[in-house]
Amino acid sequence: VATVSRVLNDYPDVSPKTRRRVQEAIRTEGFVPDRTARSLVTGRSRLIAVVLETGVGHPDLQHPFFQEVLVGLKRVAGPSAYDLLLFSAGDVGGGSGGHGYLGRIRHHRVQGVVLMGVARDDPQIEEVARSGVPCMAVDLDLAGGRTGSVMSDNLGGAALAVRHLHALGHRRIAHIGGPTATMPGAHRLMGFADEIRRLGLPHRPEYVRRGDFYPDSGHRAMAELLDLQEPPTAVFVSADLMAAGAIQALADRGLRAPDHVAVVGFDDIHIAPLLQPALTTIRQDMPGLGEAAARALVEMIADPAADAPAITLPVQLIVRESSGGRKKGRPAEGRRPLDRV
Amino acid sequence: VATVSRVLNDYPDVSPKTRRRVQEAIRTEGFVPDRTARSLVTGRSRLIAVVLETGVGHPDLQHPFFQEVLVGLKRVAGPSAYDLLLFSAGDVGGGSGGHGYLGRIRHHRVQGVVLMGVARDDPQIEEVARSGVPCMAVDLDLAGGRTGSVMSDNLGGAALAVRHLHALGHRRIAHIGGPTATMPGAHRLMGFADEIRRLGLPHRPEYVRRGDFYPDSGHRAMAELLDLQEPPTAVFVSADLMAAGAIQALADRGLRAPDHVAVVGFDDIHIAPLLQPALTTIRQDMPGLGEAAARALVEMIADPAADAPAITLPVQLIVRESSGGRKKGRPAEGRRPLDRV
DNA sequence: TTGTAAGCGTTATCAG
DNA sequence: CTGATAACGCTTACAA
Repeated sequence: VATVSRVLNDYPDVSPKTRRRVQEAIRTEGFVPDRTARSLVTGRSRLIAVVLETGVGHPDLQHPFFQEVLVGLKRVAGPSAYDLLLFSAGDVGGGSGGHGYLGRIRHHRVQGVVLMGVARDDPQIEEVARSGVPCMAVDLDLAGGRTGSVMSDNLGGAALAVRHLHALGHRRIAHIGGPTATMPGAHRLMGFADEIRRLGLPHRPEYVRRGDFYPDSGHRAMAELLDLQEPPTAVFVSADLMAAGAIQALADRGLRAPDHVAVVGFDDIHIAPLLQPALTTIRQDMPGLGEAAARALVEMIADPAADAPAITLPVQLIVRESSGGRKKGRPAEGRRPLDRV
Repeated sequence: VATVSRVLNDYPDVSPKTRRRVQEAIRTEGFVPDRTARSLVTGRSRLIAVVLETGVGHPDLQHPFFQEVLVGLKRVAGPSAYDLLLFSAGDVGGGSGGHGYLGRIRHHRVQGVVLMGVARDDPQIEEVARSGVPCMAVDLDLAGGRTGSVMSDNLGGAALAVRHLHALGHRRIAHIGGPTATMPGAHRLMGFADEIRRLGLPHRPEYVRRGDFYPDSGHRAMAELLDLQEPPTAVFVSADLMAAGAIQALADRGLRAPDHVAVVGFDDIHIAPLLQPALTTIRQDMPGLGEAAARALVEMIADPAADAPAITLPVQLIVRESSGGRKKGRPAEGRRPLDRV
């Protein structure tokens, strides 16, 4: 039994002959080592937990962003021999262990944690971040010895969007933002405001609206902007989904982007090029965020001395039709190739 | 130690006084029971595995459908005290246990498995389906003692779409389908063909195109249809994402749904009402599929005698603009409320 | 190079 | 009702 273990773990001190015999036996018997027993003795579970609130009021997994990040996580975790443990909502009393996130993390002997779609001041999350278990927060500026973060260059992206609109001649530029309680919401607003100032444009509070990253809020916000005495000629919207809602609000009044109001989104979700008009947006590398988070975790797990990185990924302006920055009718370009998946 | 275990598992044979003392100690010590040790002895892991190929050639998690199903799974698994184990791609040698899916299932002592986005003739999947571990396949007609399935009424949905178009006066109705190797692809095509026949319309092979459920293929297929000598006046598209591509193909030629070609999709993904024109579609209850699968698994796990159900969920025609079945300009209706999440 | 034996943290089976 | 004690299937000294 000890020898089998040695073969399984590729220890050197096994004679080639025995090794073969053991491997043969494993094959014919269809033996599968039991992770449960193994991790009981080693303390390692090869599990990375993904904490992601899904539920009423937190429809986060619903947002394409999280889905894409998950793809990236999976892509890196697998080859590193980790599996992903998706925690169901934290509030559920019956949840595994009947505890909060930290309890469940210990319960499963989780070795690394990805935090997303959660509030940064949630006491449960703070507890996890301080627990000493390697953590990577996505779009959340948690920090600490073993807690790092990944996010896109939201400030830079917002500036990019504003400069693009400014370069096209717009001077009345508005912003539809996300919740300022979230990092992306706050940073994109900040980037917008900074760039407006830098360009010497007046600060107009009525040009700043707040949504929730989902379509309906974009629709509402755009309607409010259109109702202003002096509506903006361009809008930087903090998420493509909200931009889609905003464009719909225009259509409701018989208006159209970019002819009446130029629109720039953020994310570059898959359907962005399929909207009418095709959406100009700031592309962030969503799977890349997931990959970076997973890589950082794998590294932190391997090296207990490694401290947690704070990673910022670059973004990119993708010019399509909704901003008026490109002529209509070359729809093939700017469409993301499918095999990118 | 035995008494603590009894308290933890709510055994009756503990004096109230001792019980309180133990609970108090658990609290002050911050004790968390170790699942690993527990499942070593009980054989139960409280883990449901989700097998979902994500990778080049299988960009499935990428499709909104799977994301929504996952939401449903999470919603039911959590309260039943199960956590979800997301398997990373199967081909990876380094994966947990270094084995195929079944190996990893045993490795983690997984108690139930959700199969989706996989090929039904994948030998690995067949192995899992025959293993005796409770399985539920989503959109896959696997069956067997412990293997059941959930899917939407794809046949009925397709018929619904065709009847809707027929009722609007269309006689030249085409179909852009998904891969016939997939259950939804095959059934929606079948439903289409059957209904065409039932209505006494001629069978025109050139009116049946095949895509891959993603936008580009819809775009290509629509372009081909438009190039026909006698193009169709209406198209039933097997997925909203493809329908979005198809609508784009129309726009490329200065055409528009429903004026030139009426379009009906399938799925009712979140952005369906935000497309221009808002997409008429067959709504399937995607989170509902996940919930049903999870519920079935929980039940099968609890009762070893229970056999696996084959569940079909109803679908619903959602009339918006792209089919011409409704007047434009009432955009508020047909939009899915956000709190449905 | 191989086998033996002591845990890992639970639950389940016994006596007390 | 409660406390020992033997598994559970593995890894890891330590002996042989």
